[in-house]
Amino acid sequence: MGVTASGRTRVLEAVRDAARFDAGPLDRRLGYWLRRAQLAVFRDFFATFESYDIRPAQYSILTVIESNPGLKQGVVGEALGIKRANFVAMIDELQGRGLVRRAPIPGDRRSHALVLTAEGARLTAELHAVSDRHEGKLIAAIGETAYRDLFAPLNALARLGEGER
Amino acid sequence: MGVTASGRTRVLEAVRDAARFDAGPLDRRLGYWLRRAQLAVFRDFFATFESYDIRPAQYSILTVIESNPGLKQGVVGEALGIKRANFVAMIDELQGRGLVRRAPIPGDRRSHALVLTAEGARLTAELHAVSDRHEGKLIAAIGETAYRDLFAPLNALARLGEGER
DNA sequence: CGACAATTGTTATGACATATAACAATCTGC
DNA sequence: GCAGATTGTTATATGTCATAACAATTGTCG
Repeated sequence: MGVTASGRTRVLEAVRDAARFDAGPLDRRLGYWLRRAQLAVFRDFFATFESYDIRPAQYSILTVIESNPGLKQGVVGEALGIKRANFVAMIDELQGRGLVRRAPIPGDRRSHALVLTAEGARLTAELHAVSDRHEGKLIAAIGETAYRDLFAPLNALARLGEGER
Repeated sequence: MGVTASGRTRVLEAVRDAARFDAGPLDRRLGYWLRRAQLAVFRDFFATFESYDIRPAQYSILTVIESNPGLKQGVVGEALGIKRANFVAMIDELQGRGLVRRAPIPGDRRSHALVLTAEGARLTAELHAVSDRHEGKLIAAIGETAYRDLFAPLNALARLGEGER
């Protein structure tokens, strides 16, 4: 417990030049930097999409429905890692804004098939362009090579706990 | 309304093999994969630290204080990107658990210097070992090379909006 | 010195995201 | 036809992030 012995002096030293900061073991903790990077990227997302009132999750939902029209609500949610209980309100809002429609599925009256409305399809196409601008800022920040090489490891990390299900 | 014209057929097709799923443009959206990866990594963090009742933010706070004893409360929070309003309750809890102490700073009765208690120092050392196990699982998932190469770009991304302050 | 501005910690509050439990309607398998 | 699974839904709790306002204290400057 060397800390206790020299505690007082070390405190005073640190207070004196509080400007200096040592991340310590933290700068080799992947989760920490993933979190910091994700927050910063989302902040840029919000800034870029400001005039559209679209959050990241909403953009991802619209994109998945666009690429997979008619998927059951639960499947879309699961694909995005969103619990179905939380997914309901999200679809409610997109439907309320006239972007998404819950269509009946012949043969299963429990489920809903999600499809984009005409307006939803138009907006989603526009959002892709906006998203490209956002992505461009990320590339500018880290370089094309690093950008390209990020996807594979992030993908692998995202599948971490997949065995346990 | 081109969507309406072919809408019905496409819906039925998609419903038929709902198992298939196309991420579409989403798999080239860095923010999406950052988020997914971060959530999965945090889930593993929670699993690994289960018996300690320690969240990622708490571990980061303890680590920063350990590496920089005596830093003012606001400085520690800012270093971790935590707004000082939100930081208060976090320190309250760590203090309540006897891990952190708010020490007076001579010459400034507004500020508090944060230091680990003996118990806090002991626990933090133990947490580093646990964190190493956690980190080992991440390395196992993506390989040492990819792991090592992740830090630089994540660091750069985390500094994205830094010019605007 | 004394008014005024800036800093620091704090409280209160709101918007979101995430998680679980319980329920009704519906479907499936036997 | 009945028991159990599936699907969407509601309700609820917790955690994270953000902003505004305030009191105490400190710094600035005429």
